[in-house]
Amino acid sequence: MTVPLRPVSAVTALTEELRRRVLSGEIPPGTALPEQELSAAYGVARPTVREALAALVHEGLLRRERHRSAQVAEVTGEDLDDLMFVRRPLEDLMAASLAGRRVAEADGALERMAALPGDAPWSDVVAEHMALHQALIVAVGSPRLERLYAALAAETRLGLVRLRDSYADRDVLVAEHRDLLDAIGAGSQEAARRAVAAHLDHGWGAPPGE
Amino acid sequence: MTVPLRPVSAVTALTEELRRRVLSGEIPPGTALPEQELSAAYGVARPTVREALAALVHEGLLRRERHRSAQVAEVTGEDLDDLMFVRRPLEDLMAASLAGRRVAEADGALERMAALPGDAPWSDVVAEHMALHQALIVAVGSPRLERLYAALAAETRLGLVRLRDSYADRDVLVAEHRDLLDAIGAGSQEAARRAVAAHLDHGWGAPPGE
DNA sequence: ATTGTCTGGTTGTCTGACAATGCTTCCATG
DNA sequence: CATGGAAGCATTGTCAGACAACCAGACAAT
Repeated sequence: MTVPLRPVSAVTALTEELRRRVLSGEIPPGTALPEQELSAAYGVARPTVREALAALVHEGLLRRERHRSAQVAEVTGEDLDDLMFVRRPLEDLMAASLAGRRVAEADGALERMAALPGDAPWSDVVAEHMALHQALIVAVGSPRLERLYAALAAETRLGLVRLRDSYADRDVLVAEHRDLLDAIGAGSQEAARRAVAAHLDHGWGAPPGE
Repeated sequence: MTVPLRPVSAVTALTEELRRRVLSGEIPPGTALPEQELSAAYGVARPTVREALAALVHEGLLRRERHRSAQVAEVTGEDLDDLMFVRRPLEDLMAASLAGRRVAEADGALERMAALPGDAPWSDVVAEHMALHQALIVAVGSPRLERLYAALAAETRLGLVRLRDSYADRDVLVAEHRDLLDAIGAGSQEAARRAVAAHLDHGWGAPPGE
């Protein structure tokens, strides 16, 4: 049952594959991932597995305790609140830095998101959403901002996957981001800040059922 | 020439030891760190070394390219500017969250820093400085803010080590942080913000010679 | 002087193994 | 029957040794 892996290196290949499977929901939160099992399943050595797991733990996608198998992280409401808490200042910084600019890649991602067929899987929507934010962050040109954002991106994405309900249809999501890009493009830090706040507040901070 | 290592695990022990040696300046920037050499020097297996190196690369203390030895990172003026650029919003967030509180651990670190003998090595001053900031961040109680800050801490510290010159004596450093703690304690976000700005601006942003 | 090749050194990955530790299960006992 | 403890099992942490892939610099040929 060995699944062959081509890309750059065995470690990055395995890392990407596991990340994909976790983010797509194929491997649900709480699932244990024993090193031996992965080693056998993907036909790579255990050290390789360990390295890949370490990378994902670093991203916040997995959690690991000594002498226990790595587990897919459970993202609680508390975690989402905390995530929003730290993301806001970073997004504000981004918006302020980009004031007056239009980022072509971000516009492209937004268009692609809007153009997705109505029955497209939610994970596709999430993927374009992440691409949009990623493009904005990269446009700022700060390597460290990129690093910080990357450290939160996976977890954010994991959380967003199970927020599917609060965005009954994705038009809201598209509209929110159009506002954000417009606000940034217009150079209004105030408007951009408001757009960021609206986006981050959506669903997360609200008590269940709201 | 095997140097024995006690702590928790071999990996964390080696990680801490290397971090200490890099931050103390014992291993200067640009130095290559071949895995074999470290393996032999510390009497641990190469996989253990690789894991430790990966952790330090993640912290920004080392840089690594494929098939090249890990190198101690060179921190340029540009890097310091970038570091300040992302640290400011995080510090602001911290100050705002702590408004009106006094953090005992931070006060303690400040006192210890002030009480250091005049001829104490600069690295000791830096250590207390980092402890102070760390205490503040922890007091906020946001796991993710802690994570983000940790991702920048090592690099910050590395940069601070070579800023020794711009702080001819450490009284300035002590005074700046006393202002910061007072401003937070007084609950004035404005004052805290100003204190953060003053601290971060000190030396970093200025062109060489200033 | 430029280009191509070769060689040494280093990393990427594998196999195989053993010790340390945590969890589980089962038995003996109250 | 319930409870406590001990043995056993599963899994990780670490090690040793090995080979292939690959980069860099030196050297030779044009």
